[in-house]
Amino acid sequence: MDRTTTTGNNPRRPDLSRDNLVDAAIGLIDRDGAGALSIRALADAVGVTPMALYNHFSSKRDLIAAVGERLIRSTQFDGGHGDWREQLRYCFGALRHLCLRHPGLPDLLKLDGVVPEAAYAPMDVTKKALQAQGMSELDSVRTFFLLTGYTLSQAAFQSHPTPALAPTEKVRRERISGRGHGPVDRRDPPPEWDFDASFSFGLGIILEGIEGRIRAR
Amino acid sequence: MDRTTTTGNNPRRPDLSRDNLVDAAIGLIDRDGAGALSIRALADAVGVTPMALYNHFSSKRDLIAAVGERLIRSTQFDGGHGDWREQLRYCFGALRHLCLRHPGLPDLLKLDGVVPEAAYAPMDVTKKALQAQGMSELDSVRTFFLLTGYTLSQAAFQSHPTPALAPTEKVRRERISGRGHGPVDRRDPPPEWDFDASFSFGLGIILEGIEGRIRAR
DNA sequence: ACCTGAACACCGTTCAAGT
DNA sequence: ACCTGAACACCGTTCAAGT
Repeated sequence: MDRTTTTGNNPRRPDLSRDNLVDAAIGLIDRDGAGALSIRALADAVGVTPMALYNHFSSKRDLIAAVGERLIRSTQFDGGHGDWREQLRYCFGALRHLCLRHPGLPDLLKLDGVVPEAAYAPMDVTKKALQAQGMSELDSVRTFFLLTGYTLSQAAFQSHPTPALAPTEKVRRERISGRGHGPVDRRDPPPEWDFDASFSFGLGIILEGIEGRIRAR
Repeated sequence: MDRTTTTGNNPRRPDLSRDNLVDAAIGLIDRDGAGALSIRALADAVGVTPMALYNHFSSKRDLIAAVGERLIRSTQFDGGHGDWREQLRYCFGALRHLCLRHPGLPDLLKLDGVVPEAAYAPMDVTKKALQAQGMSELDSVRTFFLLTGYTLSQAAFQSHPTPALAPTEKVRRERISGRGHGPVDRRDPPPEWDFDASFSFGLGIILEGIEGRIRAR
């Protein structure tokens, strides 16, 4: 009765469909990051030829948008039942935790600036909460972009420990920087950096600024 | 006397060096975006073999970091001579305009989370301005990340008009979405969107939030 | 010290062909 | 309607060799 048959000697070969392919794609990025999502790797994962995917997605962009769509649609953003502050904390806390659960997500969305239509769920929460306080629609949309930009950038920052240098790169780096060029090191947050507290602090500042704007109406 | 000789029939072949290569790399990203910066394209642009670049950069990451380093170092961030509000407006206005002048820059920095050391110039401006108002060092660093995340995300958003679909992709999209799958369109800001005003609005909210935090000390 | 050339293991996508 | 196979024009990087 289950039509998910195993053809040939391929371990699992589900029916190809948008839903199944998006499932597999999320598996790839969760295991190995946004860079691991390629048409070829996905085709390999489901036991099919790369070109077969183009019957279900018009391009890699389309695939990425579908992944973002699925992930965002699987999240509830309007769970706060307090005042507007609590609603926004809930909404962007949910967005942040979604990004932390799927560390490849911010990179994926940043790739080519893909913004899935589902992103308008958190936008609607924001607009509703702020317009109820007398803020104009334009300003509430602007505030949405502020909150989203902050949340995504912080989540991306947290999810990106500086990758270790390849051994050959280390050797080249020593050779190059030993000849008059300054070091090109990057600095990371100290290991004891509290990302939760830091995010909460920034969000608090934004909410306080919003409150001032609302009071001044 | 000028040692920038033209060898062979290559139009211009400057001496290879970090500085000259970074110059050429900036030329590439300014003309065709962050995606146009590849080891091979850069080698081609300066008339040399790809592998020659590895005598001057240890990896593509190293090259990207050097580009970011140069661009950020070429900018003045501490030009505001008013109160802390004006100093921060100047600092992050400068960062924003740098990103708009080099639309590939935010993408480049986002790539692998490269943060050039030079980014600590705007951080120092922020710390100095806020600690003078009694804010702790930790909170001023957190505020720096808030301001930077917001500024970069807005600039990236502004620099990324949705690219036109390739003709073949349009055909595939019609075929796919004509069969039960919902459309996977993306929405852009309306064409009359005022990015300057929107950025200024968000920055104002952040500054207002900071002021509240300062007053509550 | 610096550069070349061939090779490896990848990409997204096109095109023509199969069923 | 859906999938394959070969090909194209790309990637970053390794390795061995030249001068």
